[in-house]
Amino acid sequence: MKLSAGVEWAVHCCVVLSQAQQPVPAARLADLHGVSRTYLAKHLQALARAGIVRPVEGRDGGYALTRPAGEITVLEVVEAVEGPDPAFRCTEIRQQGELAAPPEACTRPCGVARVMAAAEQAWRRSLAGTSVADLASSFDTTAMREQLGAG
Amino acid sequence: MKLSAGVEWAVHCCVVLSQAQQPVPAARLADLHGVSRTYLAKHLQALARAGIVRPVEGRDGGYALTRPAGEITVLEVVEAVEGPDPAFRCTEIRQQGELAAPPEACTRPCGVARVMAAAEQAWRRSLAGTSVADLASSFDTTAMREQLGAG
DNA sequence: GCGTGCATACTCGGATATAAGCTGTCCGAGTAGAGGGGG
DNA sequence: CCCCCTCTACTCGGACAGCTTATATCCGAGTATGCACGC
Repeated sequence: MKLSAGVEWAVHCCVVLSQAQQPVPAARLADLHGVSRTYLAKHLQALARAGIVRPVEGRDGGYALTRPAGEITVLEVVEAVEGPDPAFRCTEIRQQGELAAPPEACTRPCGVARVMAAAEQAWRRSLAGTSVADLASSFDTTAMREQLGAG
Repeated sequence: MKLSAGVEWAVHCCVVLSQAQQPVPAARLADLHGVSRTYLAKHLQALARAGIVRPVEGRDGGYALTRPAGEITVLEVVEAVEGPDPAFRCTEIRQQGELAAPPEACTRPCGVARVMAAAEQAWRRSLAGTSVADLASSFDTTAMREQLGAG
């Protein structure tokens, strides 16, 4: 199991955007964090498709949050970047090979899939318990606003 | 985020091994589940390195569980295949770029990393709550033992 | 009849190709803003 | 002095390479079994 590095970038960007009063360009967000401009742009597009940020076109444009930071959970950001597909995908090997189970015995999901789904549910629940605003409180937001204003 | 397909194979194999009274060859485990023989062998080697199964060499050899199935958690199997590394790896971007935090402010882990680690902890805790024996009870173990005996 | 040695067939184990997905990059389409000209 | 037009520079957006990782495979090293032989 491996999470994309873009997840970390996206979460940090949302924290910065929560402190901004004007749209912030993607290139500026990249410079603020010292990461690739073009690649970050890709992930910001994913956030826009998920409805978490809103692209503002034209001069003085950039990205802005669509909702108050307190209403955006970390889970939403992670799913926007990683995709909504569950990490574990059951390939129904219980119905394959020599000890294949008959179809009538497979009305319920495979036991393995149930355990994995439950674990992923716990993971999601934990991520959903923290909002972007909660995260922002653990950073030096004063310095952030200074940098954003000076930009 | 994406889990390796080998995780599903490994868990199913552990369930089968919990019902076997003799070592089961890797090729037979593959045929029982209808998956690639050589690739499954790779994952079984990972299980052996993790101390979950024990390879029995020579004729009539194969793989066998090292402990009672009730003492093997699903988490152990997943970590054996996926590796012990956490899914989220903090790259400390809070210390990079224009709004880099000073080192003296980074004595504690990054807030983003803390949230991700907590979620992963919840995921692990859930997986650790189910043993291979628990999983076996949701399968038709009678059919399994017949197939293993007929082998 | 029993012990020993050997041949055999079966097992695991690591080193090796192929495919997919993440990482990183580029250039084009579109738009809000600023400035100049005219009324 | 105010309004309109144009021009510019800046923004996002999707299409295009490079590289690490997962997937799948092959062949070689090692060993317990079974049999034959000798005692």
